[in-house]
Amino acid sequence: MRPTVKDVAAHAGVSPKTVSNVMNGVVFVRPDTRARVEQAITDLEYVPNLSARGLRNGRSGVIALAMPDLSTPYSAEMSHHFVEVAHEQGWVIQFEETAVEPDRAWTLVSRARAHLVDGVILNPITIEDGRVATSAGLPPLVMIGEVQQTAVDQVWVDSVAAARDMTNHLLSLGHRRIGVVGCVGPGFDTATARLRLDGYLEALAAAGIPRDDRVELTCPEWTPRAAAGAVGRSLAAGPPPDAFFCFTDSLAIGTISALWSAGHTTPGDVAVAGFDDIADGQFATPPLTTVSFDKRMFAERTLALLVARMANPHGIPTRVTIPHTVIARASTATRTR
Amino acid sequence: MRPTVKDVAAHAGVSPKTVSNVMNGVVFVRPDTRARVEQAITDLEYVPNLSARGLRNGRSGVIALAMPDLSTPYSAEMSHHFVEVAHEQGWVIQFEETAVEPDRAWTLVSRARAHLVDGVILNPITIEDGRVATSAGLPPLVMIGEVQQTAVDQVWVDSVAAARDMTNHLLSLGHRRIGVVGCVGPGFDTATARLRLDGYLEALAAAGIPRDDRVELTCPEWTPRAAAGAVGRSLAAGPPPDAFFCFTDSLAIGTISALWSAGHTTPGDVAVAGFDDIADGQFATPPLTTVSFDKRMFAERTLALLVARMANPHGIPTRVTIPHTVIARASTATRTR
DNA sequence: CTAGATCATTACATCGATGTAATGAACGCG
DNA sequence: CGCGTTCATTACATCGATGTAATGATCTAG
Repeated sequence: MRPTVKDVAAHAGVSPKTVSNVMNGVVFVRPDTRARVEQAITDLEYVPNLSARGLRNGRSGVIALAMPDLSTPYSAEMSHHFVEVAHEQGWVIQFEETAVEPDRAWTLVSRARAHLVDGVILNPITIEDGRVATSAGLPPLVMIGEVQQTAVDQVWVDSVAAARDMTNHLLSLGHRRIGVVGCVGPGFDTATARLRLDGYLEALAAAGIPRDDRVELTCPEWTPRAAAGAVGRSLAAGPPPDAFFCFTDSLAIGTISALWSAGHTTPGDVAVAGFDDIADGQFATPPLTTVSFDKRMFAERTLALLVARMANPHGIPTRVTIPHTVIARASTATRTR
Repeated sequence: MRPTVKDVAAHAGVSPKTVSNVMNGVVFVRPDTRARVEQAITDLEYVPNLSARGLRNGRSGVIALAMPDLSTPYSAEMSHHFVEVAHEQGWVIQFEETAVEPDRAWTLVSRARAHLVDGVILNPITIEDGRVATSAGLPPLVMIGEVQQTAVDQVWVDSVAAARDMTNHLLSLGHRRIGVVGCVGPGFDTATARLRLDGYLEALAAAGIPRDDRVELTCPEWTPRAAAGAVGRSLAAGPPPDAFFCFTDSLAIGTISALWSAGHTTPGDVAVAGFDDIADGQFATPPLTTVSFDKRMFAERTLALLVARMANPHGIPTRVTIPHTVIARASTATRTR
């Protein structure tokens, strides 16, 4: 049987509460008593029962992280940083995926307290996921990514600005006919896709280039497979544009793959740029030009916001913007023809 | 304030225990009483407190998943399946990363019960991680991947056979000088790397090809970056072999990248094969030949083993082998020159 | 119409850690 | 030397759900 405070107390010749006092360090305990208790803890290999502690003080030390699909490189890298940063601060991350069922995000948040979690970090996909914020009685919650409303704490990268920057980068390399991959369409509608398209359109407008919706490719989901499908069909229908700005690196990988299959080289025939700066993008062939941001900082700021929210449930919601940069690699190059 | 069984009981005009009986369904409850209780639960939006339940019956419903590094595509895909399968069966997955600190795996397992987890799924990296099994008083534990000892339940893919199969595949395509990427070296020693090398050597021996350790490339870690570094140095030292068998797809991606940087084409100049069948491998340029296995099945079998272990802590340890297949894609092709 | 059996429901104790209020020991000062 | 104060330590109650044993209600049979 696993030892409890009681056993430790008996072993050290003190009361259970003194053991608790030693562990939590709020009340002063005489050095020799403290030493005896600590010795007993080591001797018995005592580990506190978090269920009991959680029941008593209403805290579990667990944070739920809800991502659409953990298997995508972007979610995986973000999750990695969340797990690390949380660990350093004594929190533990519990995982939930939201992409599988339409209402998963909603049920997760509303039932959060049942799952022993003190707070939730939610990466919404569909625009309607924003509604989670309208109901009262929520657990402490921080949303990451583009969210349409201001009732909840939020951490994001400025997608409009970043998409504008990337489009300008492609324009500066001499590309004129620039396609985008990952637009909203039937059955796929995300705030992120809309904002990135906005940024792209702003840059085109500023450069005096007319919009051409034949090169605005829709994808049912943000995966290499979907991008490869969309780009493949587009290539079958007509000549490729000078460049593709893909709304994520995963889409860019699928795009390069489709171009390669159709006999086009990158960046020679068609330049390709992504977004997110996933680790493998650097080792794609060719290495991906992308929008980068500090994912570690993203996780840190998010966790800080969540911890603040847990401490003060009624504080004013904050939006934190993480800075981004365009990283130029070999997948885009100066247009020579 | 959040409602408790007590509130529900009062609202339904019954005792707390009856509410509990309705929820757990072990004892018979009269239909009309049951209906009243269920109505009360809905009315009050009652959600049971898992801390209290966990304290009472010693179960939390949480399983810890310990992977070396969640940000790698392989870990991410595996984790995805674990989260999904667990969710379907009413379990929740809590994450831990073990690659960061040397002893993380060990402390995690020994302190598992403190973290409210009913069981642990551990993917050990270093060979010494096997020692976790030697100590008594462990939580229910299943190890995934290659483990050197038999005291613990285990799920794996037969790395020796798979590596032999892949090497034979490369031989059948006409390749003779076959390099491997991802071998153990100073500071990097995993059972997986050893077993895959064994399988490779067996196939070479069977084909009567002498071993050449100049093409056995060591990597400090299994990342594209490490592979690119190792392969880059190797290319600088001499002509490339006919093919590279990389011990993971991530290594293969780095290998292709390094070949590309050095001006070699794949599979034209050098064929490249991987292991794991990660999603992005299919969209690498060229698409990766790899060893594939059913990751969903892997997760299901692992969870089943863990659940059985939780029910019967003293049962005889089992080893489950998940079948594998070689998937031929464009990154390997018949040698013509 | 009542004793006895059946079965739904209840009161109470329990899981382990910790806040609260009370206890007791040690110390300083007149 | 004794009283008052400080401060470590203790006893007890509590968090919410649930197992146990007892209670009470309902029904059947004589």
